[in-house]
Amino acid sequence: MKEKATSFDIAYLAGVSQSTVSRALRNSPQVNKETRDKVQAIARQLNYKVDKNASNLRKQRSSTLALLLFEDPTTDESLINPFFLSMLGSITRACAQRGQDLLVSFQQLSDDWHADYEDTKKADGIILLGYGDYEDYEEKLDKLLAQETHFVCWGADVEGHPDFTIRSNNRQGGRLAGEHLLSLGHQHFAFIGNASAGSPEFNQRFLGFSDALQQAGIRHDAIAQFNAISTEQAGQLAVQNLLDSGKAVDAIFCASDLIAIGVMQGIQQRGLQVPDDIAVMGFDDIPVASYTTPPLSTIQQDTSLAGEMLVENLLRLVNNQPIETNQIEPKIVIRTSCGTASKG
Amino acid sequence: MKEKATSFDIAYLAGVSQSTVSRALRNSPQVNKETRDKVQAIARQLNYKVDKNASNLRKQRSSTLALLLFEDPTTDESLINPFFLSMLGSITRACAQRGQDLLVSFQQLSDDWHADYEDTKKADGIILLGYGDYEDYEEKLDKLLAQETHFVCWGADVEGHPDFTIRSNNRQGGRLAGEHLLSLGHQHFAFIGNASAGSPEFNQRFLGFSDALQQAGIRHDAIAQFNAISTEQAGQLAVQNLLDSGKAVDAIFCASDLIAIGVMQGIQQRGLQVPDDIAVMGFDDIPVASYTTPPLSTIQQDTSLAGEMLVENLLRLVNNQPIETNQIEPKIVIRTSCGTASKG
DNA sequence: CTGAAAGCGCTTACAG
DNA sequence: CTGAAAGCGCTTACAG
Repeated sequence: MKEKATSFDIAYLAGVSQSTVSRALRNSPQVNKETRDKVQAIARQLNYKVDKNASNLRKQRSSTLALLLFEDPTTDESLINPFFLSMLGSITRACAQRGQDLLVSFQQLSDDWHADYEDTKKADGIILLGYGDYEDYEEKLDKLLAQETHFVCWGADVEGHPDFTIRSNNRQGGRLAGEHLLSLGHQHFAFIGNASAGSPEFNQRFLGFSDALQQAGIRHDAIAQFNAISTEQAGQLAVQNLLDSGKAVDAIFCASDLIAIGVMQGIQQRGLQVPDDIAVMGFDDIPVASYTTPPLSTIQQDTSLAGEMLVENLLRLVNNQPIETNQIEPKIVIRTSCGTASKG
Repeated sequence: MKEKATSFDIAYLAGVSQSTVSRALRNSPQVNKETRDKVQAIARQLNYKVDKNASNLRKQRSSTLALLLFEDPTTDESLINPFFLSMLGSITRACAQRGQDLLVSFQQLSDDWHADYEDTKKADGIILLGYGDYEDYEEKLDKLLAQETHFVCWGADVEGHPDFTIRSNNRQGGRLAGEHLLSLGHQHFAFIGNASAGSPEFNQRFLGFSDALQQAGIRHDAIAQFNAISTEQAGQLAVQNLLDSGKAVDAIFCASDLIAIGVMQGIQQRGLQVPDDIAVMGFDDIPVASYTTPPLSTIQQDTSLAGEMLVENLLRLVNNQPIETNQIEPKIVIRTSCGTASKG
């Protein structure tokens, strides 16, 4: 096996033309079954593999998708958000199932992050994943749109956003959290996480949370809110501020599990108990969530479905087909961080 | 920007030949600076990007590396070992730094897992990552070797293994764990993790552990050993067996953090305390390790360095250069799961 | 320093 | 059902 075999080698051995080899290899129905079998047998024997560069060049298609993970530059670059990691797993699987290769790249928001994947013909489309500040990257999305790049983006359901955004029903997730906390008898609530236009996903979660509490007669401005990006450190800091503020709190809904983990640590450092003194609820259901002390009750985003949907929809875009669904429904996962029995 | 510009378009606009455009774009020193600047300016203006399929086809090089993550089929397929996830992060970064693209794929051991990446010219080389049973995939490695595929593999330092294996000094890591546990005054030791030829990495850790204990006069066969693959469940099960066995134990060294987490849970379920009743030590230092209760003391493998080394060495292989180093040194990370003060 | 030409290995009209 | 031919968009000897 010194030199790699080409379709011409097979043609020669099979006594047919190279065109026929090409057709036979792709199981074209217009080639005689006998010829086809013969060609395929020889190909197997030669351990022949189609040269993707050549076929992509000719077809002007790469059967490759690019995944761009961009992270908030403020986070420690060695630590990737576990939620995205799960996504990566499911995206990889979804691609494999559809015969697509997956090019992966991490980018800081500051970089020329669309990275020319489609321009260079390395990928047919791009999947964008990131928890950056929405306002920062909106402009980049517009640019991609202007360039007619095929892409989908995991993100928030902000208005004016076209089909390319796939997301959780964050507002509904927030509602679920609020209802659960309410059902457990908690009365004084806080939300920890950014709640601005720059973080529409977090904001939606906050709004949903507020929806639920409103049903119970709790006004939106009665909910203490402290900003935090999606890191443990930010959560820890925010809860310290909350505790220092002297506000009465017995239940905190955190915009992400990472925040929730920091919040629980912050609470425990003050000598308070979770959930006895303060209940803590997360969002995402990252793998760590079940290992914390106490195990974290949280709102699960089905990353497996999300990955499928991202890949599926991107492929539709690439093929000029309409997109069908672009939202997944969150589910509550009850562990013990919010308490179990009803409180007085 | 209807049609993508080609080098011919630029040539036309610049009034030079297409060959010159190609050279200018790659900063060839043999083209006049003026010409070069002019060509590059036009290229930028046209938002021109080299078609990778064409250039790869011509160069017979892809500037792409493939990462194959193969997992033990017995593990839950939705959960990827966090250690590998960290590796993935550092490999991605290392590739980006060297201008390489990264194709990612997860495979079950059962699949035709080398997946023809190099055969199809999609990648110049392959990085193999996995915690499968070594004996199962040894044959596949041999096949790759026979096909003269360029690849490196994160794995064990078993004898007869050529350069393509990059690994931690697992034995040294085991020693570190043993010395630490000894220094804390523990006396009755157990090792939880597979200790057979199929898991050479775990086995090396066990051996190193045993080395250290031997220094203190503890015989190898005085160490209780229970098998476990690298999952929480396996760890939990194994420690139950250990506890049921009635053997005296006050310190357990686990072959991986995942196992250690399960072990701590198993211990706590019996109403025993970590580290007061039994100290627990892990291996890997995955992100969760600092979140467990108590935070896990463990042996850290520098995934950042490991990723670098994997990429660097693969590139050397691709370019027929000799490999320099293929081992990283582990480091102990002391948290609280082994106790802090010396025991009576 | 620049250009004309060949060719990387395919796929796909076109013709039969 | 099959073949001859063109061409995808580059890079790189070769010649000047």
